[in-house]
Amino acid sequence: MSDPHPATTSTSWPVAPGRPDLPDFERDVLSYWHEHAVFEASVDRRADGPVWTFYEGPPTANGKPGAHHVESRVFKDIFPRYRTMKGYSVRRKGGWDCHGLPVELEVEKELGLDSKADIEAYGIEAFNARCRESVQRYVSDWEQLTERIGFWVDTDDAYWTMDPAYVDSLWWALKKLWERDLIFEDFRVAPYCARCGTGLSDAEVAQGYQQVEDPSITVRFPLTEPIPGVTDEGALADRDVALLIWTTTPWTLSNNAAVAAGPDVAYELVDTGDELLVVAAERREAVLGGDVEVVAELSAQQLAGLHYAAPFTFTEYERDQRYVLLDTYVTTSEGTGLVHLSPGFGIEDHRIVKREGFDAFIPVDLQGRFTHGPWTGTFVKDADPHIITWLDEAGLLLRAETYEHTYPFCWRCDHPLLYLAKPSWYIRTTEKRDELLANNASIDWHPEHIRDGRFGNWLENNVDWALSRDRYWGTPLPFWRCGACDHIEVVGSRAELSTLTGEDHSELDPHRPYIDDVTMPCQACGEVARRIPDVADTWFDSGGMPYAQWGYPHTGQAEFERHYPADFICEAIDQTRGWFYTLLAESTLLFGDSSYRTCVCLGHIVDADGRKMSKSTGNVLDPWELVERHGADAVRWLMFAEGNPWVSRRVGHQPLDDVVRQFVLTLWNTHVFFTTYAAIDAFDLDAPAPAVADRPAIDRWVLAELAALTDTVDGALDRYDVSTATRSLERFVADLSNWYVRRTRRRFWRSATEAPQDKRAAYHTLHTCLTTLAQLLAPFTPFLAERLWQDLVVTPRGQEAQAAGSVHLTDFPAAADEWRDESLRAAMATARRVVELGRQARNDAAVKVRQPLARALVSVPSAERAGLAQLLDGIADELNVKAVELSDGTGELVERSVKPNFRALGPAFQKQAPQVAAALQALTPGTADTLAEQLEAEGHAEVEVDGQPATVTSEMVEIVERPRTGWAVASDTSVSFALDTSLTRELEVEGAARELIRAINDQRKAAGLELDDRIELIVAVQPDALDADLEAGGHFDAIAREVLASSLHRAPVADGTSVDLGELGTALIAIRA
RNA sequence: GGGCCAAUAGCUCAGUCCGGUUAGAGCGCACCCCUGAUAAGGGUGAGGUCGAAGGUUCAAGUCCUUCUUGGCCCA
Repeated sequence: MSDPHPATTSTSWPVAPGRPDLPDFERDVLSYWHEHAVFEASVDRRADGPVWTFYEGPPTANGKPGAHHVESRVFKDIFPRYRTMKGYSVRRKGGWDCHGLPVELEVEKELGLDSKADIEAYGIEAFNARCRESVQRYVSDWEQLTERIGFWVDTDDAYWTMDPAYVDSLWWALKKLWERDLIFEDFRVAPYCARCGTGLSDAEVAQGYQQVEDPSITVRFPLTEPIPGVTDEGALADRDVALLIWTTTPWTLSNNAAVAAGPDVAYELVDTGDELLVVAAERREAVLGGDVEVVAELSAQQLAGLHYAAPFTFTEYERDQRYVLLDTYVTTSEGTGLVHLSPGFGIEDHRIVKREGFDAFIPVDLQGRFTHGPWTGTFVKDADPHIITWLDEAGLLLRAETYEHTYPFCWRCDHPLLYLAKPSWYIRTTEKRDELLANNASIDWHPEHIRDGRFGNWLENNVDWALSRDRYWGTPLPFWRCGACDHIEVVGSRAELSTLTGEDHSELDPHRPYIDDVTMPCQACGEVARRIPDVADTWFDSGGMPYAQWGYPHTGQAEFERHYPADFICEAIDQTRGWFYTLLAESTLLFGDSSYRTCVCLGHIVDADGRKMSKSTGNVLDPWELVERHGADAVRWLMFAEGNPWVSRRVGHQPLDDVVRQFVLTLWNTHVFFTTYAAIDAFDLDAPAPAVADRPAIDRWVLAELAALTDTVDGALDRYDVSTATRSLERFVADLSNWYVRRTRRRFWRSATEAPQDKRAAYHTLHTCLTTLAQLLAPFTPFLAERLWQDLVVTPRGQEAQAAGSVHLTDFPAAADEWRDESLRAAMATARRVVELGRQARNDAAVKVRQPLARALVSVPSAERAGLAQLLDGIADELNVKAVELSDGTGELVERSVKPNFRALGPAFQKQAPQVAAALQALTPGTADTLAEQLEAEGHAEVEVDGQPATVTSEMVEIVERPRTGWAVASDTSVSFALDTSLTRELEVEGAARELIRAINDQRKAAGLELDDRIELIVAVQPDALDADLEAGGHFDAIAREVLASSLHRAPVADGTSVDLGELGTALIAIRA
């Protein structure tokens, strides 16, 4: 990497800038990767490793990538990077979803087309050419962002679903399914977008539900014959009777074919005073109110077969229909309990009508416009108000209201969908439902509940896959139908097409319109067979990528076998009904198993306030802006660290600033600290490192933490658990900076001759931490990790010295056994707690940390004493106390009490446990002391509970000590810190010296001096007594050493800065470079 | 109407699988301290009926039941 900040003080250690321009150095890293082909090298060096397969769920290249695409792409990146570092061979084949309505719509917009007629007038050939161009144009946007965010995927090797070879594969699959009788054509009612002119699959419909208000009308259907035994005689004989029908789609009344009643529903004949109406008993009140008289109770069977007058008769049915029939699908949860049946416009309607063998008359064309009646040419939903008026004028309308419910809209063009019967092609997935469920059970879902919850339920309710689309830019269905005998020939490749037609089509662009012109002689009768015009649901394309990306089986058989199934896929959670389903469906039907083993589902991206990002809210974030302002690593880290992958993530500038400040810069500053001193000292990386066991406790501690971190991150990534990994990394980086460096900086600062071995230990320890961190972070923040590795390994060692040229060419780190030390980790945790209490005690006593104090006393549970002993010096230093003593628990200075340990006490005493605990806590100090001694000596002791003796063991209680010194004390449940705050003249003078050092260093800093610049120091201290005491205590020498003063003059100075030394006096200081 | 998920400090989230007695972190706020790596760091404080109610248990944020609210998905 070209280093924009060349080293000035050392030839081998680069100087890292204190205020880095993160996006800028990321761009440097990108050029380095590019120049040295690091991505390719990372894959190549694992060529012989075990295969670990990732499938790229192809993004649809119909628009620019957004923030949510960055999310899925970084998750797709982290696990392959991790596996590669773990030694696996991970091929990163990219992919682009090229076909489909989204692309067509984009082009329609560009060209100002608004219907299929417009497209056909424009010409399918030209239209599809524009679709192809549009895809290529957007793919280039995608490629740029993909590279910038560090997603290592091979876009040169990407599969394109529009490639002829890809289409060939899909044809093979369709032929296989046809041969297995899993594809069929049927006349079914299906959701249909009249604007797009095509049916939609269940998965597509699911994406477009909206809350809307629709008309809700109740209509009279007058009976044309009396109800036997009720209105054919007696008082009611001359009255007109009407059935009451309720619908939210008035336009469907246009082809009413029958009325359904529920066989078990109770009906009533009701007299409103004006007329007789039939309605379900349960619905009477809701529909007609209380002001009516029930004149007869009717069973559904009594109604069955009665004929009525339908409101519209655009056609006369030849068969006998328009009468009441029975079906169990009728409920009384809403409406009137009498359901009007509209063949061709409702799924249930169609089923019943088909069962009865009725004629289906469909007065609507494929644009959703009436072809019959007064509203001919009007879109059916637009005709609703006119129909309602007409019904009213005809005296058929009982009531017209509105009804709020969810109604499906086209997920792409936002037009309301119609349910319409038309011939379509289906894949018989319902026949393989049990296999789908079984294969689903084998998938490792993240989160787990997807398997039995969302996805499992979806599979349970599986319906046949609506495969065909009446569109243009898609994989043409390779079905040729004979004009004479209707024989269907399914073609498995262009090669096969050549054979069947006797013409060479091996180089044919398999898209429309070219493929539409290819005819063949019927294999059954020899007449001309033509391709059906439909194209495939584009989800079939993406679901076929496991085989089609290789052109399997026509080409790429070895690659397919090597890379099937995927070990890992990852997409947003909405793909449960999209790609996750189509992948599973195709692999189940074709190969009998699931094409993926692990699936990570991602939540959606929301703005910083938790709102969905949408153009109308104006809160859409441009991913480029995020990356160029905060850096790709910050964006990546936010994605990984903010909650669990599957919960929605809040993204915005504020959270990204937080990531940079808290995580990136904290680590960066530690790195700057290391390289700065390494440069000053010309630290030699190859100088022998002291054995870990010989290093100071603080070094052994941080290495023990590093070992634990390494284990945690490795294990978490292995389980696809990024949030555990990021949490522990954040914690370690904070500990490294705020505790390790804080506690050890003097070891770097003091002169090299003073304690060379100790200094080397510090350098090696920090170097190990930073380089290991770089490796652990490589899958998460590949840029930062690379920069650290370059600065800490590649640049100092030089490329020639066998340093891996990139952190991404190293093995994922493993903790060295010699680093591990659990008891030291525990002891340090206690020590840090002690320090907290010490600060608290100082705070409470209002004694500044800069003021040295003579002594303090620490009490910890006896089990922790030994571990803490080695850390007392550090505690003393941190708290600026001359001597910190560890209470041995036996002296006069402590008072003991016992704290019950419920984890042991509970099981032993069960219901009595609370009483035992209370008895223990109530012990007087003297008794507690005796008990403690007894426990320590014998391991058990007796305590009186409700007059009865109870035996407690040392596991059941914790002995807590508190100092009784009269000093400033701070305690928590088990640790106490007592601070002797009495001051001597000596201590005060030393405090003044520290005050002076700080003030002088402030001056150095203000003067912009380098860390190792020498100065002349001029000091004048008042009164003379203080000056004399400072001199006598040797403090002036210490000050000079500390602030790198090559000379110190004690003289008044005119332009000096005044330093307030409190009651002791004042000083005037000045420095000269 | 059904399914799934969630509800913990002003905000964002850990902790819940595997129950253990002062419930944590970050951000924000107030006061104080520390600082020659740091855009930092530390201490204290305000701020929690761990959504509600029942239950199981010696012991419930954690397990069970019901409910409420919100989100996503289905119908």
